[in-house]
Amino acid sequence: MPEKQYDHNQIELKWSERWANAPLFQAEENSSKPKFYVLEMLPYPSGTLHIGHIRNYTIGDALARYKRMRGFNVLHPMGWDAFGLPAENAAIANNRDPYEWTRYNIENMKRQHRRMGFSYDWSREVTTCDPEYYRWNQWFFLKMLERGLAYRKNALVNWCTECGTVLANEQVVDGCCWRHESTPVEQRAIEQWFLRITDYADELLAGIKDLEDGWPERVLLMQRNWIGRSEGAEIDFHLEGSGKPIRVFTTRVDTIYGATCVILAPEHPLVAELVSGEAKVQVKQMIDSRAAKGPGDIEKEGLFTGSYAVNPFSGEKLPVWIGNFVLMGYGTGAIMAVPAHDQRDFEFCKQYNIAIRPVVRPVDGALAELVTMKEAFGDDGVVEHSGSYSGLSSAEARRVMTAKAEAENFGKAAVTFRIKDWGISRQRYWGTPIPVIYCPKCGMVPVPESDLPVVLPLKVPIGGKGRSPLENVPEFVNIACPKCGEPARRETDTMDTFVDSSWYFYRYCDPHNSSAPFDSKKIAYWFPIDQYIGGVEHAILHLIYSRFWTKMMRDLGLISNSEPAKRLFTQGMVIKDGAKMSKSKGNVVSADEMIERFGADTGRVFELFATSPEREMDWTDAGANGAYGFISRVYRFVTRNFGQGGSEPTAADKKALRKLHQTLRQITDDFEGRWHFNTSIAALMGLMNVLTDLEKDLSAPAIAEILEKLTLMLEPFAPYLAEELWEEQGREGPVFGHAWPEYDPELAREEEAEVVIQVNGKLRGRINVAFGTPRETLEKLVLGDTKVRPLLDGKQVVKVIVVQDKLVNIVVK
RNA sequence: GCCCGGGUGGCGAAAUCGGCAGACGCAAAGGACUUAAAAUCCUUUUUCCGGCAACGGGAGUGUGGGUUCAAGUCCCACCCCGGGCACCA
Repeated sequence: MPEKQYDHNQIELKWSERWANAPLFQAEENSSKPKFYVLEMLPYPSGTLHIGHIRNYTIGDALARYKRMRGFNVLHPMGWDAFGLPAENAAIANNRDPYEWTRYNIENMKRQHRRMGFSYDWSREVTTCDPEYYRWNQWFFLKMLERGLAYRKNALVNWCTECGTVLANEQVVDGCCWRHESTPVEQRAIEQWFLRITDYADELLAGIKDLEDGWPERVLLMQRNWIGRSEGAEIDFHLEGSGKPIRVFTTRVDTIYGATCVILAPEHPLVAELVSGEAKVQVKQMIDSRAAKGPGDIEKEGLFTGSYAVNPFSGEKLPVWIGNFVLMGYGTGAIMAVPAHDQRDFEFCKQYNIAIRPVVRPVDGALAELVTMKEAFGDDGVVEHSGSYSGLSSAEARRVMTAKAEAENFGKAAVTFRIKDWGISRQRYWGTPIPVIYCPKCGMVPVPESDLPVVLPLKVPIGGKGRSPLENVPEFVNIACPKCGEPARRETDTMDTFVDSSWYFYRYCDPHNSSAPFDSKKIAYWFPIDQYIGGVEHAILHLIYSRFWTKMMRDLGLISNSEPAKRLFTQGMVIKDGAKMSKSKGNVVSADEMIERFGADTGRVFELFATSPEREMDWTDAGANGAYGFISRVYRFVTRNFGQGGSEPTAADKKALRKLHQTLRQITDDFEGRWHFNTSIAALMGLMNVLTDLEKDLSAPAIAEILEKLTLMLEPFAPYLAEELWEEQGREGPVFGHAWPEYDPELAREEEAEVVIQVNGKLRGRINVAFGTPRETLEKLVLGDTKVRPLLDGKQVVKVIVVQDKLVNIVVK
């Protein structure tokens, strides 16, 4: 056949039209095949896909296609994280309805997904702003409300003035909003809905162990730190006079004889009782200045209350201070300061001339000398100057002292977590309405299950900040109380959109169920997700909420798995010409632009080839050109060689088939192992180099085998090209319906082993020998080699190291 | 400050178990084809020294040390870059 020129648009448009409305890639419902659930994080429908999204989906799609060819029943779905602020902001900026805006974006992005050739089962598409989806958010909320897992309280919350709404702790980055990196988060006291994720803190932490094989270590580490479990004790210091207890949390009871003051957080409830007049103003200033500065660069500031509290162990009177570095939100909001053994306390006490008293010495050293002390000694050691506890190890002292506090009822062992309950109220429009009603008579009343969904009204005027736009929709707000029938008001806050994404992947298993979020039997078949793929930026937001939601649903009896995903892969970011892509820099490469210039196949191949999937990838047009060159070389090679060659086997056949099977082995190993698809593509390029050298001398049967297997190998990476070449060869399609070819280890093996000769570790030559040549023979061969002998002249051979089939190293003196 | 990653040609990178450093690609230079250009194909391309040349020799994976017959790979110390956490008691 004559060689054809590669035209990406012609080929790709032809196949996308043929595929357009065909029910392809649908997961089977009752299959005898083993299942495989591969999932990429669903996108926010911002309007257009760019090459960063495409990397994520390309990795997942390669895997999905490979697994199908390997005989798995593959579930590979896609959906839309369609609630959220940008829709609302676009509504304000462009006077467009959030619903219309979102719908339009989804249609456009779906078109781009299809054009990229991603093999999704579109019959399972999930859109989170669809009432048939978010009604189940509301349903879960009611279940949690019943069980006390959802509750309302007035709390200090993170407020972003730019978003005009509350943020969860997870959404605060460096003291600023995660969306508005230069907008400091304010603290405001507001009535809020919370989900009791802290009930699961211990389990979320313990469950990390089961994820160690399949999740990246750093994600698990970030989650561990975020949960922040610490074991210690709570101890009461009683105020002199009133006798009121000040409860402190400490991980180091063993240092309690070294405590020299008690410090309260400025927001601590006792502060109001202990200070008055001028001092009250100072405390207020302390709170405000901390809020204004944000974390990191705060100088320690303190104020003596004039009161004293009694150390329950030593009986000593300690001054009670207020300190800006003590956090109301952690532990009990009060600490005992042990300056000799805690660096923060050390700094504070130095600053205010409070006593410093070392009571723990290193196991093999002496107690610190006050005069030379430059910093606190924070390690465990041996306790001294501590009454009857002196001489005990820190660990032993903690145990005994905690027991005493418990026995005498002035304290107890305690565990504190850094993670807080998940605040889900948002004073915004474009989200799931929280299904509760406030009745003047009955108080807070949950919306009855039968009244779900509480539908978010459309065509709502948006604008103004600080109150939910729903407040301005009387037909939404005003409602009869479901209990007493009297006029009542609906909750106007909506849910954090991380609620939507906490369980969407369950809905994919049963997307059209109208009587339940899903059928448990279907979940039992598909779950856990075999491979989840997404960006590392979700390590503690989405991925911790999802784990919580899974455990909550398990406890509702809906599912039996405790973790959502067996394996997680976090792909690296895509940058452009060495810089992060951003709208302001104008260097965002859209999918459409990329497809027009290079085609979907080239885009996919280049994104995989440039580097390994977990690393940051730099998109350059020059690099994409290289991938384009490869795709066209393959196309031309196949079209000009199809049907060529004589009937007799040739020497070239052997070489070409060996390379073919070596390539197949490489790619199979990459899929089964490290996912280093950059080496898969490199191997395919290497194969093409060998084939173009040998093509004139190949026989017809060899060409047929090569073209067939080459096409099958291309399928996960360049599906359009593979399909086109399959058709060119007159084979029955589609390619993705065929089995992945097995490599033949015999054919893949090199004929001879090349053995490297070293003298004192330096490369001096190489010889070819039969595989498995005995060590003794090798040694003799090498020592007799004409190149080697002169190098040994006048030297003494000390040792000869032989690594069979690989290397001989002669050590001489 | 603490905890993770990472540092290899002009560039993106490879080297999976301690055994030939730089596969594969980009860019560059030279050549073929062409009236010319594009496209395509061929050759060279870590660096220094010697040679007209095939070739030979030395150095080389952030820096310094160590283990080993052998180190990009293992150990110790340090430097730089990226990310996470950061008054969490």
